[in-house]
Amino acid sequence: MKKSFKKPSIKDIARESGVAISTVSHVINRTKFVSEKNTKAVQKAINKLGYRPNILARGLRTKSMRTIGVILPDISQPYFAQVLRGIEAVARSRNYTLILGCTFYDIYEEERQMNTMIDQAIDGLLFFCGYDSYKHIKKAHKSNIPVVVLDRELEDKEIPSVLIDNTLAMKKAFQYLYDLGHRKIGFITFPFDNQTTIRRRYEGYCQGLKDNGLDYDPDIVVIDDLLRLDELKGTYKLIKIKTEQKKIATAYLNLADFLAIGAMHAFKEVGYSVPGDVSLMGFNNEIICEFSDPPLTTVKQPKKIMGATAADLILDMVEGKKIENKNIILETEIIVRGSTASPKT
Amino acid sequence: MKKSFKKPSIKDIARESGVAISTVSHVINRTKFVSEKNTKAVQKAINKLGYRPNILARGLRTKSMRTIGVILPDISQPYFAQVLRGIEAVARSRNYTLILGCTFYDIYEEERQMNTMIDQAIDGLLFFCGYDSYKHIKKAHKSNIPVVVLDRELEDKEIPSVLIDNTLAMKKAFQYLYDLGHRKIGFITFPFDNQTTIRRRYEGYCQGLKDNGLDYDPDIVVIDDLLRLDELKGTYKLIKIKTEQKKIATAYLNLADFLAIGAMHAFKEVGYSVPGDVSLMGFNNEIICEFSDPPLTTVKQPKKIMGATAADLILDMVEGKKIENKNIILETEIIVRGSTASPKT
DNA sequence: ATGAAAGCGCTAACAC
DNA sequence: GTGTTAGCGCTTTCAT
Repeated sequence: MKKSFKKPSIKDIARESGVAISTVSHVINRTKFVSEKNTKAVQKAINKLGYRPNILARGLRTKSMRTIGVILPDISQPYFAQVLRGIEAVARSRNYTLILGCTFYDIYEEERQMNTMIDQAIDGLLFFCGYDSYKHIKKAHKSNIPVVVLDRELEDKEIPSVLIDNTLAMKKAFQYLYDLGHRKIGFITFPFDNQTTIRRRYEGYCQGLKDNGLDYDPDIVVIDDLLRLDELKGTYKLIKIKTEQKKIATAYLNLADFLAIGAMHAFKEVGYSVPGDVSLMGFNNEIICEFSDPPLTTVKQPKKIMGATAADLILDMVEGKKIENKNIILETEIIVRGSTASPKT
Repeated sequence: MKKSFKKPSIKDIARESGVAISTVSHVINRTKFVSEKNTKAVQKAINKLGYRPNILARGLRTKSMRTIGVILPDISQPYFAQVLRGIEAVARSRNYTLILGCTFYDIYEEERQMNTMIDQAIDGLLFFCGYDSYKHIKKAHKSNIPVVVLDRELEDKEIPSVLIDNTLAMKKAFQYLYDLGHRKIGFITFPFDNQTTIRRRYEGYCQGLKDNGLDYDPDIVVIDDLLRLDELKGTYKLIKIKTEQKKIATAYLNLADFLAIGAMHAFKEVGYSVPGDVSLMGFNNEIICEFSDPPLTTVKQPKKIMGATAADLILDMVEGKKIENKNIILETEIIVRGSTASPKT
């Protein structure tokens, strides 16, 4: 016969060790001094019965479950997975549990998930919103739960955020190509409807042109929605067209690594060598950069650090620590691999 | 002056709508019939005050938080991220929340996380253990919380699991190369200490040899711990040695895609063409397969489906549904890309 | 230093 | 069909 085993409660420990419930609680939480004798008795009882505090009951009283929520568009995208890893490491080391929700760029889902998480009594929320509209973030921000926004630039500087300076990063990438000797530098990107991130990188490209006294040449700038549908095949297709038209730069900056590698495939197929005939540079330093041939020169975002920084920030907020800087900008870095070289003379 | 806003409780709704607390509860949970008049009044009050039930209090009573826990080695590995995406989609659609923990193949962490999650009152646990030792899984299984193990083969068939048949999958891959005309087929792998998954794939390779009357040739089997350290560079280094020694097969199966692409780089660098001189085949169908040059032929694991299947299984268990098959084997599929061809004659 | 007891917000058994 | 109330396991105030 199976005996249905009931988990011991604080009451059981109190009885077993012959002290009051509140004394047990104080031993567990070190919240008041308890005589050595009683402390020992309590600890013994805890071990004997295998007691573990009921977090729900505690949460009901204290209003804190020691959990933080993470909302992001799609965990299967390596970028988010990497950032999440940084978040997870910090959360775990600081003894918080992680709740995860994906939204697939659906603004309705974003709001729904946010509410679900607030219902779950999370202590803080880390938010990658799909787009720039952030009414619901404001809402969370105003409810008493701390929010940190990742990788999104919001006008309201009162809302804490962690991100990189996309404009500067792309400008530096431009300069890198320029210094290599390139004077016809193109750009491949999605259209930038409502994601500031994308627009900022484009602006970086434009500033790069300006800083070096170059003119904007629409022939070597590819802005197409096709790319969003299928980064690899889309780029492939568009570059093929460009090569047929002979409207080709000596080097291309790309909104993201995937686009750069799509372009690489296309160029190679039509007989251009990379980086011999054309240099290609990505953005993000995804895993794939090491696996293309040639490996891709790119701009590295500190993904894990971004996650860790955001997690530390939100937990500091949760724990009421003094925050000096609530809008953190992280440094990027150019990772040189084999896909860039000086142009042929 | 800021007024600290207290969230309304069920009590407030009862007062506002002029009914009893239990009536409100029944309206919310549809757990008993309530007259239309009162139902309306309650709903109105709920909307007016913006009431949301306190899940902790509910969980304290019902012992269910409608959450499932996922424990896996490392979310930054695309494989796990993809499976997790499948899990997330199902959990969300069935209205469960996800709690995530990473263990980095640390068995102590696995146990700690498991306990943390049980403390969080999860309803079910999805577990990718790092290695085969599964004492703690047994423990969870025996405590009353349902557990499903992913991608790991356990002796105890009482423990529910979702995985692929690694032996069969690799055997089919072997056959694919054999049917292409290859007779010298090599294998590149980590050592298989305590991960059944790895051993099974190796066994598939061996069975492939046997089925086709070929002898095992140690010269073309690479088993090295170096590969575990750095899949890309490790493979690269080892393949270079093999090519210097001229101990080369016409085709290689690989434990994983990363190894195959490392080999691809090495072969190309020493002047072998892929697939002209040597065919290469990976395992897993990671994102990188599309980005190598040539793109990598591989064995596809249905990663998202695996996650979704496991999530459905555990939720069926949680909800007390009848389970017909608690050990689910998923189908694999060979994805042919450019890295394999018939051998030169 | 320790204990008794209130109460967090909810569900569910029971009484009407 | 509705209301009253005990109690889930804990923290915390207030006595002692």
